[in-house]
Amino acid sequence: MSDKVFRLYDSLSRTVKPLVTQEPNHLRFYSCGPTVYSYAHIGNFRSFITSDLIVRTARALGWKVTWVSNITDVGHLTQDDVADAGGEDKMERALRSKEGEHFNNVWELAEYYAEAYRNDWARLNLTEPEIRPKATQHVREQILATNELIEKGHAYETPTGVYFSVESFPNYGRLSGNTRDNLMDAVRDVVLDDNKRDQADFAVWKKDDKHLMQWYSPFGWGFPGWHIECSVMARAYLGDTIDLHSGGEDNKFPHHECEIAQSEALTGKQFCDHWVHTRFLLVGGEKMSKSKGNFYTVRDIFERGIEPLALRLALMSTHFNKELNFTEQTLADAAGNIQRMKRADAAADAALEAARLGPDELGETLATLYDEALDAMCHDINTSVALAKALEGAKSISREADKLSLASATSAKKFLDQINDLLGIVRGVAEVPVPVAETKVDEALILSKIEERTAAKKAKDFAKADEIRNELLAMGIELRDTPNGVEWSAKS
RNA sequence: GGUGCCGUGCCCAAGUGGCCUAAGGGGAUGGUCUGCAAAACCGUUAUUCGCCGGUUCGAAUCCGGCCGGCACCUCCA
Repeated sequence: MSDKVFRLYDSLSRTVKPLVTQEPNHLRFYSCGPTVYSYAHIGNFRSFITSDLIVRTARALGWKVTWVSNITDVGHLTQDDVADAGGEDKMERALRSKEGEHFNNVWELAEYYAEAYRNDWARLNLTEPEIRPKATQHVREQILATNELIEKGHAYETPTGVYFSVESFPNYGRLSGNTRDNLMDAVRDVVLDDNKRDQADFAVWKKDDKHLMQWYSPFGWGFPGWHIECSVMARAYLGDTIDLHSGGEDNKFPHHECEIAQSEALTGKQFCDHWVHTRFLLVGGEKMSKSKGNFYTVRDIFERGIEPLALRLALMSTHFNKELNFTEQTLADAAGNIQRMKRADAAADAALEAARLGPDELGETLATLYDEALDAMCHDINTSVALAKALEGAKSISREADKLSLASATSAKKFLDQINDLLGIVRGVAEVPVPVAETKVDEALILSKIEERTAAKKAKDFAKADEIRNELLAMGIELRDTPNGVEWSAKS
């Protein structure tokens, strides 16, 4: 068990403070997952990777972690804002869209995108949460919670649904600054709904017997509000009070603000004392949005033949509480760094096999570097420094690549294993098939050309050798003469 | 109206008042290797941290003011 202190920026107190757990060395952690109405985009995963890194750091400290990350498959509305839970359900809208035509019903659509999400998750090498609950699996608890809120005087029924009374919860607005009064002053137009006692009140249950996903409740047919699902699932798996809660910055309001209000109104206890919100990702200096045409799903990037770990590294290259401007350069830099890590790993493997005699010349240096990397992670998930340490270690391994003793190689391997556990940037998990970029190369032709060139080189006909090399280059094939023979790869 | 973030070399980016004459990556540029390349590896690359004041023995780091950029409270993590 490490005696290091794990410090994390908390958006509730707006300070960096130690992450304390109720039960020593056991972190109870809830992070908001996606609404599965489409493929996850790279911004979604930046936020998930923050959670992943927190979990990895906690485990590296020897903590036990119970991580719950939900999947929202009902109730997340297109205009789930302060004025009212308005708009339509995202799942329903998705079914009506062009992509939605592939599905027989909204349930199939949800399952398809949930599966795609888990697949992206694995490729990006995120650790698996202990529990991945779905909102639709917990509707009964949501109904019970709704009832309980009414009984306790925190919610009331109207002809359109059940609403949470913001006035009944004085702490409302503590997280986001959007107190009831501030909301009233908001510049945004407020949609008036005469059914609500107060325009700041938000929906806990929506009455709707036309909805594609509906359940029977004491309030008739309908479906649960978006916020109540997380209140209920966090409580079901982690108890009344949890240690840490995370999500994207847009979750802060209204989602998390409402979640706190509901949970604390239900239990009378503090819901969560430590909140982490990952800031948005910009693409080309602008907010990523479908309308601007700079919107990328994780799959879009993979389909270009980009190494998934490179995307992972690119997404974790900047602190979570700072916007990340995602560019081609970010991705290219990350890809280069992943190569460095992999080269060091390959060098260590080779040296392990060669089993050369000699002292361990790396052990001490690498142990220090790992310790510094872990320190960096404990200092508010400082990925930049942790990565720098990882690369420094990789460098010192690669530097001696061909001379590493068995003892050094063993130390090198240990370091790379530790770094991989902490940052997940050395080896991907089980090879998830990745779509190959459309190189469509004629391998036989290339090999014969290479052979031809090798013969020319042997005959010292370098002009011809160079000619063949240029010919291949024009085809997009790059050659490298290495001690182990000629290597080739598609030029990126 | 509310809530936050950021301005550090050509680019990305760390920096927890003194070990900062400021990590790390990219690029550029020398070199080793190579028939030449490529790749790899080894060097070099900010007396300076948006601007102006202040606190301090000492500030990129704290305080105040100014200038500039951005985000959330719409779709969206």
